[in-house]
Parts: sequence; structure tokens; C-alpha cells
Amino acid sequence: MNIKALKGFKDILPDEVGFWQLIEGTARDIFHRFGFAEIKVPILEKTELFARSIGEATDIVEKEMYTFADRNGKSLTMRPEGTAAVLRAFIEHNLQAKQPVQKLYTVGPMFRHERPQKGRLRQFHQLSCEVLGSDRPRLDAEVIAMAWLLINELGIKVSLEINSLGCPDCRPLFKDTLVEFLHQRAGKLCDDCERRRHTNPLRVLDCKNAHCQEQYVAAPSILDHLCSGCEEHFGTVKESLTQLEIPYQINSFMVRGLDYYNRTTFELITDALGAQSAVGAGGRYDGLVEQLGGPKLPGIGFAMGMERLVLLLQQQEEQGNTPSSDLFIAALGEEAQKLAFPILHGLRKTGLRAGMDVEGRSLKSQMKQAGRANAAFTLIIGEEELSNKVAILRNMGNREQEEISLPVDLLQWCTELTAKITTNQC
RNA sequence: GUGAGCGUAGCUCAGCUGGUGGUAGCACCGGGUUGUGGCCUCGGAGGUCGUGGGUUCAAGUCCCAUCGCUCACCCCA
Repeated sequence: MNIKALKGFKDILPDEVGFWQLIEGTARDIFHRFGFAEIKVPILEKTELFARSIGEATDIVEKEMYTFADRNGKSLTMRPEGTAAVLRAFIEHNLQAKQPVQKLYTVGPMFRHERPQKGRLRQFHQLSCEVLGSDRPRLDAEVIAMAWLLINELGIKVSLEINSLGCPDCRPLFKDTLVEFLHQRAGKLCDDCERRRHTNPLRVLDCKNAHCQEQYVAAPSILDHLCSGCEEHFGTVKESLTQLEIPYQINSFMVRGLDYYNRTTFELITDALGAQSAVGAGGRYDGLVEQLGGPKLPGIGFAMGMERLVLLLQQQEEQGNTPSSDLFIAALGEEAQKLAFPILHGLRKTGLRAGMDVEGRSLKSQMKQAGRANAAFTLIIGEEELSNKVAILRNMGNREQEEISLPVDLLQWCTELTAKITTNQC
């Protein structure tokens, strides 16, 4: 049996890679416009980092992390998300000393040991953004606006849902009210909700069971229990989004799966990915930096799932972009091949995307290869040309051909041909 | 961790109630055009029918097991 990739680990093949480059390129461009700087952090961290940030009792930490002991017996974990590692680096290098408000983004693989399905892998990739050092509500809107703009520039259709989870002052009161509400309905809920009622009561609200949802119509809303500070904060976020003409829906049932979120949370939702609805999601995490041993600084961030973006892009445009090239050299026979070899390299050095057949196939076959490589021109060198010291330059678009003399001075010849081809192409 | 569906050529798939693996489409290689790509046409190569066992004169087809994939639950980007 051949060795295959691990379950939930995928190769990203050449015909898909164009989508990845498009997403990453667009993201970098937009993030830079908003003043974000890239940070690259390790994939492997001490297990403790994730336990402390994401929350000991969350599913991610409890049963989804790739955790193992290294050769010294230290417990390490492959990062299941990006925020914790970025914050660790932020604290470790005292980045707040350089600039009061830091805007950071990172791109890379994350790991969660889940059962794979559509839009969900064990190794998946996220674009992850964090702003540290400000608790201003307009910043929340700015961050949401950036995510929204990225989605829009990619041409993807999603809807935006926002909510406020309150703060350590008001959330516990709401939680009590909710627990009491659920207690009254004990026995009428699905098994999962019965379980969640005790472990993580807020999570019952986004249960998919229709019967449960019927019950929750009458459930207390977090938005009716916000303290005045949170109320005002959320008000400004909504007002700012409206100002930017970003359409949103308030979903008071939206709860995030990581413990560190407070106040503003948001999700970018699609119905085109089967069971997976969130393409991007994030929120405010004002206590997290301090919780990880750093200064008392507020923060907000979000992550977008790159595989999910790729799936959406693929659904929209059923085209794998074929990489084009500038020139293909069809050299017939050993003599011509020998002559063409340094020419090929010379053209590449001067900047052309050039290719050539090395199998010694027929001209017809080589023309076919040129066509397949999407070459703008083909340079044909055969026996006749060889003896006349010329080559035929064929424009693959309009099929026009011309004779050009073979190089005496290779470097100069290559430069001239390169110039000619690049100007002719556009 | 739970449940369902599916494994036949590089890819997408035919294969009826068991009776010699498909002229199938796309892709690939070659010829038609003794030196010119896309279109057309002719030909070629390519398979341990996921794996192992069982029933049978005979299994891609039926049964069991196993591995893999997919989708859904859970959870999440």
C-alpha cells in the first residue's frame, strides 16, 4: 500500500493554488491599507498557552488539540488557532512599548483533531488579525469593516451577524437568568442541550435542533441584560457600521466557542458550505492579554478560514487559472537542442517565462506543448533554420511567423528578443 | 466520539436478475499533415474492479470483516 496523507490533511494541488494566492494577495493588500503588519509565529507552542487562553473546558482544548510530549517530556501543542500565539509573542517582545495600538495579522496552518467534513479539515489555514491596546467601539467597526471589505473584494457573498456578549460585570447575571430559564425546561430539550445546560449554558442558544429553537424563542436575551457600558459600546459599533453602509443582522443567539470573547462578537455567514456556515468570525477579548501574563490591555480580532474561502471562490468561478508563459522553444534534433539550451536559459535570465521540450518529440507534438503551456510565442529551430542560421518566431495568437537570425552575442540577442516579446504581448 | 452513503483507468463514471472488465467521456501518447498548436479523424497505452475472507461450477456483482473516502451530528474558521 502506498503512503497517503493523514486523514484531514490535504495537498493543495497546482490547479487550486491560484485561488490561495488570490486570497492571500488580496488579504495582504487590504490589511496593509488598514495599517496592519504581518507577524509570523511558531506552529508549536507550550500546551499551557492554549489551555489558558482558549479555556480549559472548551471542546477545542478538551478533545481536539494535537498535544504530545517532546523528547524532554514537555507537553507541546500544534496551534489550534492563531490568536494565542500572536498574543504570546506580543507580550514576550513588549510590542506595546513601541506603539500604543498594535495591528497584527498572521497567515498559516492550524490543527484540530476533528472528524473531517466539507469545509473542515484537521490541518486548515486561517487569516488571523488582532488589534491590541484599544477598547474603542469604533475600532470594532473598523475591524469588521476590514473583514467585510476583503470578502467583498474577493466577490464572495456572505451575511454579517453581530452580537454583544457583555462583560464580566453583566454576563454572569445573564447567565444566571438563562440557567434558570433552562432549568424550567429541563427534560424538554435535546440531549446535547441538557448536557450544555450544565457545562456551557450559553451554547444552547445556537443549537440546530428545531424543537429546541422553538423553546428558545422565549429565552432571555443577552442584549436585554447588558450593563450601561456594554450597551453604549454596542450602540456605537452598530452606529459606526451603519455609517459605513455595512449591512448587519443582530443575532443575540450567537455565542463563540472560545472562552476569551467579551462584548462585540461577529460572524460572516454563508449557506453555501453545507453544515459549515462561518467563513470568518471574531470578537473582542479585553481580558486575554492580562490573562496570559501581559499588561492590562484590551484587544479584538478575527479569523477567516481559507479553505472555506477557496470553496466559495471555486463555486463562483469554475475556472482554474492556467498559468501562461511567454515563449516555447521547439528545437528539432540534437544539434538544434544543443543550440537552444543556452538560449532558453539566457531568455529566462532576462526575465521571460520560457519553456522547451527535452524529450526530442516531433514538431507537432512540441507545438501542442506550446499551446498547452499557453505560450504567447514559439521559437522554432529545425535543420533548415540551423543551416541558414535563423529561427522562426511564431505568434501563437495571430499565427504570424517571422524569421529572425540566430544569436551571435547571446546576451544581447536575448535582451532584444525579450523586449520584443514583452512589448508585443500587450 | 456517533450515524449514514460510497470505493471499477490519472479524472468523471457505465456495468441489468452472479456467466470472459467498457468501442464510454475528459486527459495522456502516436499517426493522418515525411516540419507547425487549439478543430476533425484514426490508432495506442493505461485496471491486483480498495484489501482480506466466505458462498458458488462461476463474484466487479451476493455475504462477512477490514481499510479508505465523503457527508452529517458534535464542535468550529
